Amino acid sequence: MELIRIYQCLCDQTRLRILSLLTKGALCVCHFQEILELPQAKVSQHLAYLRKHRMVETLRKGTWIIYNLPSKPSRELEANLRCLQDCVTSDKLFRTDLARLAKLKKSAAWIEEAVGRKSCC
Amino acid sequence: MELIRIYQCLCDQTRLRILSLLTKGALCVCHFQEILELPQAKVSQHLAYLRKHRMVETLRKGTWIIYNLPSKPSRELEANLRCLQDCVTSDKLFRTDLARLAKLKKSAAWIEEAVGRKSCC
DNA sequence: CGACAATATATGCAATAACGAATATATTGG
DNA sequence: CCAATATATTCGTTATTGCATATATTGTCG
Repeated sequence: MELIRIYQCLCDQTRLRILSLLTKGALCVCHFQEILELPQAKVSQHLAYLRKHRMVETLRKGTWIIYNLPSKPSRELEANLRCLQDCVTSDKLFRTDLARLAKLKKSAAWIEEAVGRKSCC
Repeated sequence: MELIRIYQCLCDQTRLRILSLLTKGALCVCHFQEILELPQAKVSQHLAYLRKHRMVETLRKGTWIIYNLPSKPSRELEANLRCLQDCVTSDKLFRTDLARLAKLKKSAAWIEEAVGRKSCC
């Protein structure tokens, strides 16, 4: 059942944080590492989980890999992502993540213009 | 985190079915057994899980126990239950459950008037 | 090609979850 | 008190998850 797969992806804190960030746009792995302050393997494992469950799509740009939400989300997924976006506002951890993301986006050249640059983060 | 607890409750098919039914109103255990066609222990175990995670409240009426959604749900819970109610419409299993529930409600005297009766189901 | 950077995967382990079968508890009616 | 009914809990098993550590893969640049 589609719905179960969605909730299974949502029921872990790290994955929730990742998905919350992705609702603001595409990100590459190093961004997650930087914002979440988690070990590389842990981030990568959860991204793999999300990929396996078709909750994210990937795109390679040279040596780094960009993650994004599905371009054609199911009705259920769309509804739940909207719900998630609404819910995360009440939790400090998510707010901190999003604040860090905003800062990152402002201070650094961003993905869209990053193609051709050497490093992502 | 409140949100995680919610999603952990939602990520199992049996629990989803139970919660979907509860969005239509209070039910007692035997109703779940009848509608879901699952073994007593399984239903009871999942109800215990939901209770432990404060996703349901219980009320004893004589020999049977009535389950309901929290009377004062958090913002997150409310949002997710609304989302769930929206999502279940696209799945056959949930629709069957809800149809059975409607039939049950029509054919039998119902909980509200059931106080004082001998049997619930 | 070789070194390096970014990312992914493998492995082992502890914790948790799901389930069926059996057993326990609580309430009611006689 | 006893039997019956409704529901909960316990136990043993198997599967899954989350994590850390270590290792592998892939692409870039010199």
